[in-house]
Amino acid sequence: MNPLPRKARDKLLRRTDILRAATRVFAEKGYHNATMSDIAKQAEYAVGTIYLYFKDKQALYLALTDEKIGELIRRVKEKIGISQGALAKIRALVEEEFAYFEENEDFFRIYFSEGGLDGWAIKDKPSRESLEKIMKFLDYISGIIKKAQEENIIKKELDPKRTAHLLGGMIKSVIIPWLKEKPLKTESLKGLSGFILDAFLNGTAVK
Amino acid sequence: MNPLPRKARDKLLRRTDILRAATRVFAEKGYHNATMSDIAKQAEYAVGTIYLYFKDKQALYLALTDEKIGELIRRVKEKIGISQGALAKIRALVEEEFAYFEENEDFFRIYFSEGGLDGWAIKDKPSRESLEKIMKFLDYISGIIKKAQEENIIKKELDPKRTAHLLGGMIKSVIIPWLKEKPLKTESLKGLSGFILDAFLNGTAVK
DNA sequence: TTACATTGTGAATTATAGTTCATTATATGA
DNA sequence: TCATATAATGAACTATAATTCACAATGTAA
Repeated sequence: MNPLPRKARDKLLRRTDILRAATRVFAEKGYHNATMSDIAKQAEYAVGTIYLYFKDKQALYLALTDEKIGELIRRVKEKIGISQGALAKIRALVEEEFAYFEENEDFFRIYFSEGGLDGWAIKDKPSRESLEKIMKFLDYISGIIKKAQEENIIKKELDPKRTAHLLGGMIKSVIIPWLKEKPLKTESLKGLSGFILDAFLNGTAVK
Repeated sequence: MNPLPRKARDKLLRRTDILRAATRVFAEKGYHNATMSDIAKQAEYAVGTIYLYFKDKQALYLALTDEKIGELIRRVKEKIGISQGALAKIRALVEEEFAYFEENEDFFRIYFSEGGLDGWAIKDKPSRESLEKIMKFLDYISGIIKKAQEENIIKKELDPKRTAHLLGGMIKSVIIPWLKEKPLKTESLKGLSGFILDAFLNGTAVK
């Protein structure tokens, strides 16, 4: 059934354990302040063990961001794919991104400390791999905006790429304060997608 | 005329030199990858000299961010202050922020690697001081949004703070790609304020 | 049970970069 | 010009954390 022999499966499991622990620690302390010992402790392994699964700290970080970003993009694309019409696709984008980050807070912190979907690489941490993915995804979103323009939903004079960036920035602008207030409030992030969609499409001004 | 004795003025000058050099280096390499030697070289001083002006690397970074953020906020507030009516104030905010960052690209990179005006502190670098300022500024912007609501310009049902964040995120979303394409294009950042204002007020959808 | 292979361990090693400080250079003012 | 104070220097010192590796534990299979 499972294509992987047990040994390999176990190995993968442990690898995933380490990645999960690393996500925790990186989210809490940031890349540079997180030590391999921190991660080892969190993962309940010895430092040396981490090195059996990842070449070095950078490789660990890259694997982490790459895999999680890949997962995010895959999920969002899937939801967009099954939505009919550009408007529904835009709605799906916002909702699924919110849903993903609501389930992956720790990763969110790492992700946005990298610049997030605007694809802004902070020169402080390793990135590369995932940057590619983000760029391609942005092109994909631009394509949807273009389609929305063809469907006469979005103003034709707007630059699709710039508009895609704009939507990304708007989404981020809602998630960040939400995370900060999280300990206090209990409002769901998904509940905020309406706010973003309306602001994006209709603006904030009284008609 | 000048309230400072020459000695003190000179000292200040040299301090400013160092800050300028540090801005360059931090912008290029990020906080952690920038070494004190890098900064010294850029400033054309010996490492030890830096320590005559700043207690340590962190203090240097904090002074830098604190002063620049203070300057940004001062400038924006001033422009807003002389504008009449909430709409004009919002326009002033966008335009002056764009103007400031167009003049301070290096600082921009540092600033947004800190999370920018959404006031997102990345746990990786020192912040504190300036965070306070940013928070207070956000309150100030929220106040303007509130005023706009009273003037029946902005929809009353929107949360002012959230809307302030939104505007901040929108601004950022335009600056980031602009910076990346900078080497190629020559389009002025200020020229993009119209795009942001229209998107913020009226949205991107066809009426 | 024993031999072998795989996996885990964490103290010791190494590399790097922040910081100090004894020394040198420069400015000041008598 | 000389004496003193102020400022600059950069090699040496330290601290920290990534990485290694000799050894131990555990799993496997005959």
